[in-house]
Amino acid sequence: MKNVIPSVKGTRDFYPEQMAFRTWLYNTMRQAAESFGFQEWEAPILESIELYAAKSGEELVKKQSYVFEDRGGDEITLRPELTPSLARVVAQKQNELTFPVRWWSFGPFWRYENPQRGRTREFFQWNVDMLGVDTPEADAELVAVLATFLKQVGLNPEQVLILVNDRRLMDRQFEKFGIPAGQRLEVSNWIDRREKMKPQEWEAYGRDFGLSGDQLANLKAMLADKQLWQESQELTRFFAAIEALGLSSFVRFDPGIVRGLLYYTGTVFEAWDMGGVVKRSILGGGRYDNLLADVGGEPLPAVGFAMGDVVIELVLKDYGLLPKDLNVNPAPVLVTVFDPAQQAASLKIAARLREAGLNVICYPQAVKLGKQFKYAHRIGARVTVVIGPDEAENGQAALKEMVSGGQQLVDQQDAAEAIRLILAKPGAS
RNA sequence: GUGCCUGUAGCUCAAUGGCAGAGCGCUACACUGUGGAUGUAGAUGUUGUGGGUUCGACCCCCAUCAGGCACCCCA
Repeated sequence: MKNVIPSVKGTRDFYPEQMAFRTWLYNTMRQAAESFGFQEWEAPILESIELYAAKSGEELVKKQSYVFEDRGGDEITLRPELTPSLARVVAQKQNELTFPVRWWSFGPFWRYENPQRGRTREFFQWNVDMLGVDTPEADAELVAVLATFLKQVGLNPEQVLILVNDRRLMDRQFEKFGIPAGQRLEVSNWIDRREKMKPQEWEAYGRDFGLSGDQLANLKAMLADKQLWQESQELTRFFAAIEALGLSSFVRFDPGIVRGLLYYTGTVFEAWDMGGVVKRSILGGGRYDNLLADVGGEPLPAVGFAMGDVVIELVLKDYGLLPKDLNVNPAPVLVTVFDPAQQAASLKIAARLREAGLNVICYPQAVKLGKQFKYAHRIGARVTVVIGPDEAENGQAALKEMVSGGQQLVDQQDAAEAIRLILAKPGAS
């Protein structure tokens, strides 16, 4: 492995095995989203930096974004998240689209971070959004898409829970406790960190930026109050919808969920690995009713979430839920080339089989048959075809079923049907 | 951006500062019309990279790159 130019830090190469997993993930996401009538869409990977400047949060824009100057001198960003692009795309055709818009997407994103387990610089993200409604029922539907996906991949509520809160409710609480608007971001960050610090340090940190003893006590009581959602009309309707959708076991109120992104205005939620090793937020989302106006559109309410491929793969791995039957075999049929004299006959039968709808590899070199059979075995071919001098003379082909080792002679014109019968037997695809 | 740990054959890992190894995998042959099993033989490496210390460095020191862990932040 000398002199191989290394890949860019924090990127992953998707060999066919990894690609098969990614495709499986993609198909599972598609299934969940489409079962709720969401449509697939995609945005450019390159965006201008201004798109994020407004609302994405300083950390994300200034420290974690890939920004470079293109040959024309424009500042270009590799997109660190999708929501601002979505806002732009919708704002551009705001008078043409049929609302509520329900869209989903799966593609690559970039953040300049220190790579480690569960975190890379290039990652893939599933985004699901609904724009044009501001009802708690819409919020519940987004959470339902998510819960459907989690169920589909085999996760249960003991393993992964969706924790929900509402910034409007929090703001009313902060108001009640006499916390000024200018301090609320800091208080949110403080709440976000309570699991990561020792209780005394956490309290001291709260006092440091100006929380009074009363405020501290009130906030602590608030964080322990699992019934607080009942004081929120929105959350009351939200949980009624979740109940009606039959998803109560997957969804729970948690006053500690605040989320870092600035653009969230109402409901916020995160899915958490509750039982496993990961013990972290595996995705996040919420309501962002002001974002369209912020990128220059007419005001439009919206709700959505995003899930990264890296963390969900880790969680599935931890719970032994990685799909085991992913098909990475390039083709179920391999046609051997007996010797140079039979080259044309082999290519012909391969073409004929493909015409009949089969996926077929014809070995590209007339090497020893043993080597070709070994190759067939390794790539997982289920049927190997041989046309030697004897078969060629009689217009026949020898079909070997790799699993059983059995072999049969058939007329070349009947080969496709005979192969089809073999492949129809139970076993690996 | 910060701190700590790690880097040896394709993979998993050994090797007190004194000739760089094992298992698995790989290649060939036994098997000149057939894969898996078995046996025999073989090839594997600038010890991540670049410097330094030393008679001598996989081992000690410095730098750098990459991975992991913890911050930060988040998917």
